Amino acid sequence: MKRQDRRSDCPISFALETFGDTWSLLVMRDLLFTGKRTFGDFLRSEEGIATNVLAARLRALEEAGLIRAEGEGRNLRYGPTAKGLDLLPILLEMIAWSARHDARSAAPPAFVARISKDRAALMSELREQIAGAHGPPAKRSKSKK
Amino acid sequence: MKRQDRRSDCPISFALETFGDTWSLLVMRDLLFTGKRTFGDFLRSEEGIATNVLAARLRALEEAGLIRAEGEGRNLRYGPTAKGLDLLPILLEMIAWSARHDARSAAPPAFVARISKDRAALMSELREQIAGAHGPPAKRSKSKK
DNA sequence: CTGTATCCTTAGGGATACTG
DNA sequence: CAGTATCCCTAAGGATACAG
Repeated sequence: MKRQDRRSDCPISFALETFGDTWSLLVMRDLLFTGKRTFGDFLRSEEGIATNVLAARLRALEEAGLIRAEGEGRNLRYGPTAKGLDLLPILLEMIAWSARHDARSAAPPAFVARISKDRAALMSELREQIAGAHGPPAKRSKSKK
Repeated sequence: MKRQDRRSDCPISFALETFGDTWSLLVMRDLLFTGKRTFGDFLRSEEGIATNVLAARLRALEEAGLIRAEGEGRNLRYGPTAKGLDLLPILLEMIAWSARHDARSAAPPAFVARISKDRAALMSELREQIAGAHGPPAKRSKSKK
């Protein structure tokens, strides 16, 4: 979609056109919840994305202004922009929804509870945690996926 | 996806597999925000969905337990189930995100403001409004898309 | 009006080999 | 490790004609 052939000015439609594909939100999840920062990190995610697909996705996310690359060569690291960070509420609601409607959901109940009952504090904790994700690759922290 | 070849137990992934395609959330939007209830209503939406695609989507949404069909023949009407109604918070956050990051967003500012500042009341208003959507087809109410 | 039935096209995605 | 480069393939989506 070439940015000018939008289907409509509907905000839902815009959101879908920006990150409504198979992989974007999974990469953002890795970025926002699991502290993953490198190409290899994303590649090793449970769902198994192909290298070319991942590369394409990272490029698209960067063009959309959701992520930013820093460093170069083997030191390249990806991080969320403010715009990408703003996806947090959407992702949280998706987690809450799945926790409620999917028996197999892997979301920690305590975490899920906080989404509705302790929203503000949870959000700032997460933002802090994300900002501090600068250790060596594959840092797991006590993230929840 | 045949319900058993899930990519993972990640809640984000589950959500995407359930309604992460091009059309599902747009149909749910019509259902939850604009009071549309009939095949023709959805068909006339701004984005222009094809009849076969719409039919397939409605079937999938029904299988996923997000919508329910009532009546028969020309009197057929679709409505959200509780599970579908629960998508409301996700859609609201998507609206808020687009309002913030898309200059062309058509979301009414007053509505957007309420998403963060008057969430509870907004939600129950919407739920009421949705429950009451039983007039003749193409009822527009004072919805926002 | 509410869909089915076809046909066709294409973007998105998978597998794999390879490179600096 | 961080990607490119290919090749291939299929599910998803468009267009349109038709049916109860």
